[in-house]
Amino acid sequence: MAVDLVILTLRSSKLQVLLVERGVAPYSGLQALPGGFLNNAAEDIEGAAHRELSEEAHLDGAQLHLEQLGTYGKPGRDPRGRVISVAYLAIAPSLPEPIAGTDAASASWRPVDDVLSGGLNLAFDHQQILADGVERARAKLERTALGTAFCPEIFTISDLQKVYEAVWGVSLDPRNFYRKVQGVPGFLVPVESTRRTTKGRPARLYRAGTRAVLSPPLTRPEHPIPVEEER
Amino acid sequence: MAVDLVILTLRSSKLQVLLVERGVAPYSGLQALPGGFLNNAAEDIEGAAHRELSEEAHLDGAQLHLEQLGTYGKPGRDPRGRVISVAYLAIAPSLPEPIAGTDAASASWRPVDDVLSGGLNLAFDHQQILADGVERARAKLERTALGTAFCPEIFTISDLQKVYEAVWGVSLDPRNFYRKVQGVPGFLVPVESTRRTTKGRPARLYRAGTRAVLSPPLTRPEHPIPVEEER
DNA sequence: TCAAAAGTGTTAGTAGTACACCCATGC
DNA sequence: GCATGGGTGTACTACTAACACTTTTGA
Repeated sequence: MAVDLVILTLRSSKLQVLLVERGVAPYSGLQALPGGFLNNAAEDIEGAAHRELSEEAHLDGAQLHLEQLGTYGKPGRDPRGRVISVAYLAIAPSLPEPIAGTDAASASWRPVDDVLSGGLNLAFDHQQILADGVERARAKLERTALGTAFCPEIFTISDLQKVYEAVWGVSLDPRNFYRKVQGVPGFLVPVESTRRTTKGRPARLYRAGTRAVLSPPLTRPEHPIPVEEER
Repeated sequence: MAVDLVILTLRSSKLQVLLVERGVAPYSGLQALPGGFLNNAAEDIEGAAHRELSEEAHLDGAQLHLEQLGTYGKPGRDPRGRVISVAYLAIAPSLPEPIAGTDAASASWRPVDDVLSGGLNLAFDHQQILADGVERARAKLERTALGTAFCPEIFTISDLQKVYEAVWGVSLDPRNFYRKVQGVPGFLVPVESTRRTTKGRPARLYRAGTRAVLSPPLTRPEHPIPVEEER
């Protein structure tokens, strides 16, 4: 039994994922998702995910979003033998500095687009796990407040808009986005009498509200869906 | 390692789940989700789900919807020791006869509402797994063609409407529902020059189309209207 | 003929989009 | 002042909900 982590964040307005370079066989030298085996037969699976998050990424799970993504257990996915891996999706707020820690030398943020477009091969079935994680994040942005997990505690509406644009890979009208998110009660909580130094007019600041499910949902612009012809 | 199955179907216009009575400790005599341990270290997890589906419910997975729901591995969830269970959600079309098979004596369909409202205690954490499965089904009806998995190969639009009403627990306007589903290209494929004996005017028949993702989605009413008592 | 269910037309209210415009700041 | 991003108003369009109405069958 193992756990693997898809840790997503926003850096330079791009959706990025944390990868580590494998130092041992199999797939030594290849990039992989952070993860590892359960410590012992009694370790809680989600506890193991938190432990790996801390060990490999030096992220404490306090205010970090962490959810189970799925379980990958096809025989043959690990050449060492039967390994069943429970994958978790973690969302981290933008952090100023790159991850520094024990495995720091081998850990790096990579733009998700670069990885998924095939420019970088991942070990095991990690490419698939990453794709599933990104799709989960895309879908959950529509109906839940997951977007705020990408933001620091205090943020502006345009910060949040950058999250949506990066994850969905679209560009949105800032004025309509502004009203849309404000129109969801409990999504954003204004932080009174505060602002931030920027270029133009200062923006109001917000904290994430308690509302977990967004209604009405924020719909992503419709991407072309090929209608398969009936056979 | 084990697999558990949430098998949902529509019977008497109600959403029902297949339960089995446990014959052995722990929780002997209680109702539980069908499931069991992996046969050996090399058995594929989804393969094991198919095997249990066949053994315990006598449903062949040919045209049956089956998807992974999640993995439940909290220490202590099984008094026998550490058991990690991968739960699957299966959707079965309405079957005329109750399940008949090796465990037939102990297997029965139960209305989901009765089980979730607490009238019936399930073994292990199966109540939670069932709740997660139902919520997954509810959500997927909005954006995917999952509803057709509840229907036989050939069905009418009002058959499909009954699925939505039962799963969501609402009542829908048949005329608007009719146009809504017809307006999704690739969702339904008309079966030409066929009809069915009923009470009123015969209905056109349809097969499920190849379109897996519905756009626009069918949105469930935000404030559920209590279903009027029928029959 | 009537009852029942299928299917169509129409309309009012509402949500989403596009975009013109004003506001508050740094330089 | 001007540039830049924040925030507001508004018209237009598309979708939805509600419901009157017509069609096609069995009895």
